[in-house]
Amino acid sequence: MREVAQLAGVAMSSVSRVLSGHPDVSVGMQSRVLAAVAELGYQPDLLAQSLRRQETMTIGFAVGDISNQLFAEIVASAETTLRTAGYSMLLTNSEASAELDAAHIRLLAQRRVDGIILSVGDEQNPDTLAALERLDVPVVILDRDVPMPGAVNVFSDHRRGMRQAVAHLLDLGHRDIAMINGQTLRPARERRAALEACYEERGLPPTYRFVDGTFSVEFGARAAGDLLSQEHPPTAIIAGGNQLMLGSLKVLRARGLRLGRDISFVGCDDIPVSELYDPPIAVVRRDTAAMGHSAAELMLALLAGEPVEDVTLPSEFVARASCGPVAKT
Amino acid sequence: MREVAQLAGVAMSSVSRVLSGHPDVSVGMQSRVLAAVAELGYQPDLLAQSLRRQETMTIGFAVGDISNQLFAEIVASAETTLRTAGYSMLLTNSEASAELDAAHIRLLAQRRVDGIILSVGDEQNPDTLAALERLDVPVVILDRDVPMPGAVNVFSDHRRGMRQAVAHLLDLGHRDIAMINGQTLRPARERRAALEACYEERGLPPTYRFVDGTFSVEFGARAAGDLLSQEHPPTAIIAGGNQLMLGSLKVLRARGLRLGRDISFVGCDDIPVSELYDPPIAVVRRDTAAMGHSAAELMLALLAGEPVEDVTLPSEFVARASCGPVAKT
DNA sequence: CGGATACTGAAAAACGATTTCTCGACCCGA
DNA sequence: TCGGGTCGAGAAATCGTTTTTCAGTATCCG
Repeated sequence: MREVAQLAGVAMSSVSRVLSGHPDVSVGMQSRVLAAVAELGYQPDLLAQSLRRQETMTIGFAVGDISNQLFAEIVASAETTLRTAGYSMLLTNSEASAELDAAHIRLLAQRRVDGIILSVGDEQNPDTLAALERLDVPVVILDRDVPMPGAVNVFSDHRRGMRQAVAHLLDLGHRDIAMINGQTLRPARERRAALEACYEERGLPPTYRFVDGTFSVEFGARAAGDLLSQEHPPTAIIAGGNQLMLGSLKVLRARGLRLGRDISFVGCDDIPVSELYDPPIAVVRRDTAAMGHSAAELMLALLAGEPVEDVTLPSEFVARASCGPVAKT
Repeated sequence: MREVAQLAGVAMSSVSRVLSGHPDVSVGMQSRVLAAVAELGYQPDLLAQSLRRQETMTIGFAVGDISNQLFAEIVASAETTLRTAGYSMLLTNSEASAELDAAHIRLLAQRRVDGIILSVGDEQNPDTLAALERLDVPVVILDRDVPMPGAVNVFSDHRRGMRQAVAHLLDLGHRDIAMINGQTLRPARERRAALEACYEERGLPPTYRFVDGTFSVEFGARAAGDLLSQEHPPTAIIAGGNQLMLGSLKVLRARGLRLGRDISFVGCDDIPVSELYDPPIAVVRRDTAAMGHSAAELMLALLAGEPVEDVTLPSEFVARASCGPVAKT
């Protein structure tokens, strides 16, 4: 910057004024400075700028597993929105470990990010909560019930889509429905609640079952295997999450079961395989781009000091041939 | 930091020494400082640290499309390796735009990242090359032929896997093989070269064809559609990339073609759908985790000033039922 | 011509750390 | 007891910018 000032024959303060759009600059000086900047290819050091301005123009994004299609799409969409507004994104991947969640929140704070968007792997972890508590920057939480006062939430309305899904199965005559879920997180709770509500509304006895474990392909496979090996396997399986869906499908396929005929199946998240599977798989779909975009928009609003409210985005059931009438025994 | 120094009754420089492991610290002072740090919950400002130390402990990762499964896995793996070494990752998503590529490189430079890992969408774009030229930090390039002197590369050996694939198809009697590719980038060139080499080695006339466009689901669908609508459609299609594969599959499926019987098909990248499709899809597979890990390791070595060489990771053909003997006409 | 207005320069004080320099205290051997 | 070496810690400079303050010049207006 000193060189620029020298070349343009002005004071450093003037260079700063020109570059940061201060009103008191004459066109003459402006052009001289800009010419010098262009000639030297000068680019202000964002680090020094951040230190002085006390804002980094950086948003931390702490995600559970970026290699999960769902998160990848959310991140992509959020990054676009943030970048358009001049922010960069610092990404941390916790590999579904609660300890890393907390460590990452602290790390992001230490890096003085202007805000944090996160999706934790454990809603109650005291360490994570403590780390969040100490934060003095805006926080947007993705689809989790984290007891944190200041945070703003982007929820998915899992219930709506899941109720449609269960209603569809009930209409097809299914009564013995099994739902596979991962950790006890908001999405899982919502899905369970939707299933229970559907039975109750119709005055049906609770002849469903739940299998809970982790949101992983492996557990999806194991859970599906266990269900099928029971004396009375369910007539329909709902996999709560795309990883669980992938795992379940492997097993269903290995056993030679034809979906929609031998057993009905509903997945979550409309990933490529859902549409391309034979038969196509009915899923509860949500708009990942909207989730990322909303999270970013909320963050920007918080940073601008605007009043904001939690956002709830819809989900919808996409009926496909993987659901069929219950097989007559 | 001043408060810590005050509470501990020492100078700020002593606090710094304790915290950054300087040898000249007495145990008495150390314990007093640490006690003060703990009491105040003090965490050094990484921003100020970066400014002074002239290193940010941050690596920029400029990727084409993070929502592409391939990149998502690479990023996840690289992030883990970098984080373990104490680095954070600044992620930019160029949405396959060459202009954004260049802008992002400049942005990362301005943020004073310690190094950049990137996968550009255009190997020759002069703006991008100019931006790279000006960089004075280590650069690791993912599977691209970018004419940049100092950069270190992580290549995929697409040829090996593709030659196996083509050999497999030729063995099955296919002669009219069509290959769909995206932009002219290293992976596409390698795949083409492998195909040509296979024919030539066997002394076969070049009865293959290439269709080039963009690496997108849409183009994959369009290209496959065009091929099938021709008077003499190919007896086998190779899709060069997972997005192209997804697009092609949609069309093949819509036309009711049974893979491995009516037409043979080879995809790229072993994404979930390949294994779960009916029939399972033969693919040229590569180890995404290894790619991300290698890129990160190379970066760390460069940062440590160690001598490094380009890395080439293998690919392999996974034969599956989507390839069958050529249909007798 | 007086005074308001607009611009610019120079200098200094941040921002929050690290690092160099310097100096005092202490120990040891002669 | 003194010189030299080591150890430990404070003071001050530094990283690259922004911001503030103040002063000063030039221009403009009536």
